Amino acid sequence: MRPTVHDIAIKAGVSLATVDRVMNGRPGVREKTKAKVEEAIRSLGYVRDVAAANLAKGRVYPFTFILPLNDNAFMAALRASVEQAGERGRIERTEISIIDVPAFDGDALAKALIAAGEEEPAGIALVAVDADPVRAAVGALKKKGIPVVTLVSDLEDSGRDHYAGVDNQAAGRTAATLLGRFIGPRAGSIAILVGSLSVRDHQNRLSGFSEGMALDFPNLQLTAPMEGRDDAAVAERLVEEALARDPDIIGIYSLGAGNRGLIAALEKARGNGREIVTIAHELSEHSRAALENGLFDAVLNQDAGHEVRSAIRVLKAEADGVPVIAAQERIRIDIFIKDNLP
Amino acid sequence: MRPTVHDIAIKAGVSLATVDRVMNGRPGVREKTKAKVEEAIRSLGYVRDVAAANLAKGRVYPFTFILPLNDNAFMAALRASVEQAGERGRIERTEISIIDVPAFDGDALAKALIAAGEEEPAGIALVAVDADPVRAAVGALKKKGIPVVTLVSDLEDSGRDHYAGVDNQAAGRTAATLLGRFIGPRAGSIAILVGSLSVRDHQNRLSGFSEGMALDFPNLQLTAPMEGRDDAAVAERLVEEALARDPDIIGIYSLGAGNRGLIAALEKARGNGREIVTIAHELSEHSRAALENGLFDAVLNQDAGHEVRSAIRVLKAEADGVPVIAAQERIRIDIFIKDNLP
DNA sequence: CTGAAAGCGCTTACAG
DNA sequence: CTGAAAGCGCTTACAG
Repeated sequence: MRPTVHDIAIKAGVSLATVDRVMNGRPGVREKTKAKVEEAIRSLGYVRDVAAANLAKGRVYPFTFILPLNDNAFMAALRASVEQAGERGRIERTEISIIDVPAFDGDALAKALIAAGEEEPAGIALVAVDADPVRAAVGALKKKGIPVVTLVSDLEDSGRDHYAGVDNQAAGRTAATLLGRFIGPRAGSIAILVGSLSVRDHQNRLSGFSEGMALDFPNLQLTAPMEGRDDAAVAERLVEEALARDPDIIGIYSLGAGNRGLIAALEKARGNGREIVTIAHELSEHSRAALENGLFDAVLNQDAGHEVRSAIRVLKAEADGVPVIAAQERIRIDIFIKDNLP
Repeated sequence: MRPTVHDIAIKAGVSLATVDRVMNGRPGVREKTKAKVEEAIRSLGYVRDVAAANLAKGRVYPFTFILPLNDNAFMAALRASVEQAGERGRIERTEISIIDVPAFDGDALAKALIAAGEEEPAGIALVAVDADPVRAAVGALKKKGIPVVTLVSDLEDSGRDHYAGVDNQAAGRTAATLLGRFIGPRAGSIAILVGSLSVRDHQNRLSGFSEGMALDFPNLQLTAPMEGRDDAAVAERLVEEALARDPDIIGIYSLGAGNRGLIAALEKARGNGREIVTIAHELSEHSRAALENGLFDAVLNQDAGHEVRSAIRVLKAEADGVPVIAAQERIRIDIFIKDNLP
């Protein structure tokens, strides 16, 4: 059998309590005693049973997730993942509460952050809006010693401990390469549909996309980005107008949400005999159907479940003061085409 | 606080032992008592703490992984994942041993399976070779009541409990779509490099690819598949010869291992001013470099770590006689291009 | 600075 | 058919 705290205590000639003190770096142990225990741990090749430790601790981690009240499939999936994590909380000793805020509203988010901090949770996760009041609120939380993780959309220079989301610059470049190669040698214009340029993730996707297109596909002209507010109705109208206005459009990159509206516009275009190479974000019931019927050519995706679980792991590590293995927390940019749908 | 077994015992007016019997479906409980306990569980919204249960059980699951002695990066990664899982074993109460067998050798694999079964492990995972002796050996294991999971490569009609790997037919179709669209309207030939047609995963990729190409890209002709035995030297020679023989080759699909050899051949071709659109499998140091320098256009990947962890979860579930949530165990086909490398 | 004892939520012989 | 008690590997007051 594997060595336990008992074995170490015996080998080192001390009590369980002392073993525990050394293992957890708690003060009040003579150097000499500490050395004995550490030697016993090493020589026995001891590895602590985290599950048993958690059980004994009985500690629970109250975490607060602040999520935008955004009516789109991705945010719904994200919310569902958080709720699911809450249900698993018993095992992982987490207690997760969700606070809703209006989407793309920096002031409301900042207020919610301050309020959440009052409760002194063990950690806070937020989908950031790129605004100074938010930065200030995060700074205040950090000053109180509360771990903060940004989720999906990051917030630079805010002092947040970690960002649980994809590299959106890279996502934009990925979209550029796929769109450019799928279109091939033809010349034409590309329409760009964003959600809002007030969030970092959309800004970054746009910049990565523009960069990639300029570099590799001089045959394709980018048109000015349209802001769809991640709203299906707005998106539909904007895309329809753009297609009507500009007959040169042969490709669309939709980097935000509101896929339903985009799909409706593409269907109408197809009805008029016009096929547009299209790349969108986030796999959902709708985007999956669009891939299957050829309205979308590729969908870039971030796994909401992974992001939420990563955020929780990091918050827990921060709360425990143990280091985070960054490489392990990297979130991948999934590419889906009609053939590799999960 | 959340309800525990104690709360249930009190509410139902029984002892802990009886609660445990009902919860775990063990015999020897009067129907009436059982009903009382179940009612208490329901009304209290009880969810068992699996970690505590495992701790109390003290049960360990001895699992055997049978892996091919194959000198390629993917198999190395798979092996590393299994070893890593073994190290985490303390927490998850698993004890994993690895048995090596020669690659692509059905008889050796069958023998290893029989031998592994003698040890009466709690479960066995194998990278299957499509051969009747293997099928028979798996059948014998199942007769002994040992859970069996195929890993990476499946074995139909063998009675295995589960397959932890990607849908390779879909992977082949994915490769076809990407290759065809990247090449565009040009006409030409496509070379196919397989590892061995004695393994199901390679068979399936080939069939999915052929199907996809035939359907969507009549401008592209497939040449006869070359068997590289997942060996870099063999692969290099085969590809070089094919390129020399057939000047019409404008694309390559490499569906097995041996990427180093393929890369060497492509480099030589590039030296001769010949650029070949190439899709390969499995992300490694080499394939990553090839994506970055444009020798590869896309790499399809299966996450070895996911597969191993899934296999273990399933084996454990089978050993415990609890159901597996199939959807949760689906392994994704990752698509990597130069821009979304992790 | 150190230790004896109780307890986290479960399971398992053992006894009846 | 049912229960009292000990124990899994750890942590935590409390006492000294």
